[in-house]
Amino acid sequence: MIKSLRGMNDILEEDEYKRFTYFLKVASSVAEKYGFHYIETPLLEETSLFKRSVGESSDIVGKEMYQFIDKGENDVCLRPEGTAGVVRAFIQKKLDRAGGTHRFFYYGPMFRYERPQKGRLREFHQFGVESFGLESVYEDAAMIMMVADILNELGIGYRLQLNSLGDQNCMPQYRDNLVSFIESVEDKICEDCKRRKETNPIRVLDCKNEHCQALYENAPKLLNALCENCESDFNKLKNILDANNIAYEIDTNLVRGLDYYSKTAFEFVSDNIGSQSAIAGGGRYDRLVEFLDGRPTPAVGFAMGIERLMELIEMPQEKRSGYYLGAMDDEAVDLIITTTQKKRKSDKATCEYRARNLKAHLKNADKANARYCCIVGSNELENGTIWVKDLEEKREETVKLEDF
RNA sequence: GUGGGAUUAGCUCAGCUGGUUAGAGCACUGGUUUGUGGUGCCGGGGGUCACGGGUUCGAAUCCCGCAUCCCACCCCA
Repeated sequence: MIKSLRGMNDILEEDEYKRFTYFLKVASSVAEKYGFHYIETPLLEETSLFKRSVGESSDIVGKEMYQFIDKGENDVCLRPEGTAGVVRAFIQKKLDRAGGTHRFFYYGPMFRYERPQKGRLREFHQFGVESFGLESVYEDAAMIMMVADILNELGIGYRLQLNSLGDQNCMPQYRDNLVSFIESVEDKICEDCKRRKETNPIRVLDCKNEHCQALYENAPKLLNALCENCESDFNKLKNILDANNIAYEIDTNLVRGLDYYSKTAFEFVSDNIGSQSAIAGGGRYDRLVEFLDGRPTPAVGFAMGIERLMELIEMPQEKRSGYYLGAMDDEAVDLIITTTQKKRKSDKATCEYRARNLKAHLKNADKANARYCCIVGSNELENGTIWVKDLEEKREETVKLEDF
């Protein structure tokens, strides 16, 4: 038997596809309310796109990409995340030169060659939005409120963690200070932290090792090192969230794993899905457009992991809907087929191809979750009528076929 | 990539220290004296016990390997 590849799942069970499509419906409609419109970009992109955006020091690019040389000798890879492709499209269409505000949302599969576990797949689905052209921190707040709206509508509880990563005025200096600090305690920290010092020094701050944590208590704090602009925007953001009743926790150790983030960084986490607890994450990336050869354009966005959210969604109660048609005599089957076909012009309608007794039809209609069970037996066939039972209200009537 | 656990019917699982044709519940399917479902009763189909080796008179059961899933690390959505 041929099986799907490791960490790549089918979404076909009733419980799964209903949650999946329901999520997309809710998330898309919220995004549209915020003025975003749909964008679709290719799953396959030039590898250098991700090297230059996500960053070569990140694990995503460093060891998790599905990368290969295609038949035209191009170095390509399956997208590991969604932002880079949208930014590429934005620049390619010269929207950076057009000016103004551009807001997009997308959803689709992402690929990372990781060891699968709960909430972590090799092919997984993200829903994300990207906003270009606004440096106002109000847009950052709108992003966060949009995620909150989606999660609230889906009945998903969350904690919001917030941080500011600074910009090119304050971050590099902070990073230098932090590296100096780490070097001062380097002989006492764990091997992972030594490695992090080289690749992504800020990551040492959320090391799980208690011994390291004790040492880092005296480490310089990023939030204390913000420049004036970053600090005032961060304060403004907190005020907006307060005013809109969005609860948050400041997490000075929150670091986004993708290199392109600056200033606002946020993560929505759930305590109910195991160790892969991040259900949405995002932030500002004001430098990314110019890193990818576009005109400097401020931007902010987020992405949500659909599989991680699926089991948390509170599905609305399903109501009976549509028609089930059945015949009790072989002679009536043809009539049932054409009647069903007519009904389908305006309603959901299914039918049974075999003549069955009434009890069997009612069972089938119930199983199909139909609202109406409609039967033609010998009596009805003779009189040109159809028997209709409302399974919800438990009412039944016999109507003329032309009035059905 | 590193450690630990699991893998028996479509699903959830039972199967004691190795011993005849491998079980249950749910699901599916058929019937149930006159045309009434979700909630009665009786029947039926469905498993090379993940896969490959080994030990043994005999393996779902013990040993080795491998794959996948799960948990943790790591990383992130």
